[in-house]
Amino acid sequence: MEMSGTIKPVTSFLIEDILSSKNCKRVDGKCSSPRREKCSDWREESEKLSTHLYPEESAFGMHTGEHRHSLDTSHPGSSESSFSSPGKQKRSRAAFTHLQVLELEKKFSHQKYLSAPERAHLASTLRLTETQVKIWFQNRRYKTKRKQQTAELCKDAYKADGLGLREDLVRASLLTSFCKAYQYRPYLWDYSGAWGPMLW
DNA sequence: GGTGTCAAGCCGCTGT
DNA sequence: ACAGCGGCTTGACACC
Repeated sequence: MEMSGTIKPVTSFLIEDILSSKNCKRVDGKCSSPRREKCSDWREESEKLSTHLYPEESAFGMHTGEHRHSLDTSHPGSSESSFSSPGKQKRSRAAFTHLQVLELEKKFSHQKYLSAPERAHLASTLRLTETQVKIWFQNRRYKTKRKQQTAELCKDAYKADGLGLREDLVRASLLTSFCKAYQYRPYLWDYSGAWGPMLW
């Protein structure tokens, strides 16, 4: 369990070693956020990580074309950018590299839960902390569940809408709108609140 | 400025 | 006591 008040490592333990001091240069020139200040050229990082992951391969084969920096190149925030002052400290959100996410997704597609040794191995392979891997899987499971629930709800809504059930029509169309609007945030649907009686 | 995404925080619960 | 989980929520960020 994550203990309250504990400060999690927001950086990969070896990423700092990988990162160079030069500012990142984004292809479309949009990477200007303070969090990315120390972001190195993503190719450099990816190649180093790739070499670590695939020592038999000389280069990581995804370096062509446009790069979505926000997903591919960002790295977990540096310790300096996470919690610097003792009081109310600013939280930084680590952004995993494309390669890291790729490997995590690959693993997740095979197994939804990891044992401790498996997690440790994956963490060291991807140069993440075990906590980061654990949380990633946790969030990933929740995300999957959320999408499933949303899909089922929306399916029902569309069905009722399609059948033209008089008593369900208004409710269904409202629900359909909600499905579209809150596709990824079903928890915003307050069944018991003010909207509840109207929709349910 | 609004919105979507996602890592991380928080809390309660369960199993050992 | 501790670790891990689910179920949210928060905060940072990118994109429009």
